[in-house]
Amino acid sequence: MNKKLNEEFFHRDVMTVARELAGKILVRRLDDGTEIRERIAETEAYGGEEDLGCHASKGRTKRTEILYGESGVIYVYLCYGMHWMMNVVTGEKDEPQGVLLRAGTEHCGPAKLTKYLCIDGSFNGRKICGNDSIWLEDDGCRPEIKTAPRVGIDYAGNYWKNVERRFIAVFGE
DNA sequence: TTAGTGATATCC
DNA sequence: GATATCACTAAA
Repeated sequence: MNKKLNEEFFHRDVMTVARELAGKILVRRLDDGTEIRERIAETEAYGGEEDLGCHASKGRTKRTEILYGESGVIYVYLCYGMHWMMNVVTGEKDEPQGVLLRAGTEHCGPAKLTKYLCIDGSFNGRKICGNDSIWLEDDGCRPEIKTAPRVGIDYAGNYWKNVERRFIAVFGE
């Protein structure tokens, strides 16, 4: 029996949540009742106003307000006019922390994941641990977790560009 | 390598 | 009001 992740899971440090989220199962129930399941293969941790790679590094704005809010809330962001990025807010209130869901095992790439799961801007601000049409499950799988530098943030400077805040789930044989 | 795309932030 | 930027993908 799979265990649905509750708010306590997300109410921890962003690095811990990002690491443990790799290998979990993202479940999406569509309006017609079909359920789509995708195991998370990669995550990235963004957090702290000192993190130049984090959207909240430039201060609190209307867009980043969600990152400062309650843990367990979904932060969806439209990039390059056509790609939805999905994050889950973690940590304490008033701390801008979020985990980017970077890839699933079947659909590598953050925008492919959201496209496959039919996630768009209407999910921004919704809870991922409530009785909504999207949630996360733990099926007891404990893959090996590897770390690597984050990608796509060249603008953040050498330090933040190279810091290892990316987590990759490796499934052994 | 380059085009495509639109919300957001930051400047007038 | 205008412009610059961006946690990407697909096609070449």
